[in-house]
Amino acid sequence: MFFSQRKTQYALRAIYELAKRHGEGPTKISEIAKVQGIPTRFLEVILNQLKASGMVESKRGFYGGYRLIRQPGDITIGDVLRYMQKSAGHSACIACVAEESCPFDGNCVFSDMWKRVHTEVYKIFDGTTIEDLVHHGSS
Amino acid sequence: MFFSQRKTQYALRAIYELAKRHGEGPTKISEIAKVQGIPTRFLEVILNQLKASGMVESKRGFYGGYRLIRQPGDITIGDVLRYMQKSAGHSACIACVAEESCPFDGNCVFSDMWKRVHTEVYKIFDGTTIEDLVHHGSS
DNA sequence: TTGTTTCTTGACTAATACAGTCGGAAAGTA
DNA sequence: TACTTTCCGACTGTATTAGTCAAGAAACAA
Repeated sequence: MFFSQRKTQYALRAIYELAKRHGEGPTKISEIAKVQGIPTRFLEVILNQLKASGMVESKRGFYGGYRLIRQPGDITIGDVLRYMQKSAGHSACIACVAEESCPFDGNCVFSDMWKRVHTEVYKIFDGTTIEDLVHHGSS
Repeated sequence: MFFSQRKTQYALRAIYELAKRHGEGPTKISEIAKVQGIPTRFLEVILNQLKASGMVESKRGFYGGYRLIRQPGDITIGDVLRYMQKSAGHSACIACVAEESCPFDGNCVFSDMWKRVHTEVYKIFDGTTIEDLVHHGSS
């Protein structure tokens, strides 16, 4: 529905990790991977993909790594989820695989409820910034 | 997260179809399959599984089929989702695959938000009955 | 009784999406 | 130069899910 993919989960955690180090120099992929228990080669792929979102930038070489280019308080969970799900497919409705395959023919009885769920969920996701998470607890 | 499995989607639509015919005699699997565009053999499996939930009952023979044994107004979307997801695995958190694999060690920074999302979503699911859907539109 | 219709059951196969890997190239630092 | 890091695209493996099949049991009709 909204995520549940490893890739998205790792993306969230990686960005969280970058936010913790915001203001410092770039953080290496290997460092994030280690702290968050994410397979390094896989994280390479993910962070690289995130660059196009404008949330992070990278630098190669010895002092290279990744850093946030937006303020942690300006990046919401919703931003990250939306971006990661855009590449993956997301289901348009709870009862249909895709809009085109809806047997209810444009008058889907589930769609109202589905929209309400979507709205409520993104109200929370868009109302929570990465900074909120950083200031939440330890880890 | 909450579903997005075909099986669950089909289950919802099958139950909706039964609700539309509530009060009449049993409805055949093949009938539901046809109307809702669900593979017949697959729907057999799904409805059979639903029997154990106490929402539907079946009858064999010429005048056989399935029928609801609870009132449509008494069955919520949440009931169906919970039942179908129980057999499948559901992720415990947005950022972790499973509680045990949480790198935040019991102090997960995502978990508060995740719980709020879960609460809001099921508030809607549990507040919507199958009857609500039947009285919603045509199809 | 016999035949037909329908559900029942469990095992089976097929597809596919996703997680994760690998090798080597490019870029930055010293 | 030597070294470290990201970059890129192709690749593999695997687990899950979708969906099928065949034989059998119950219910009913004639």
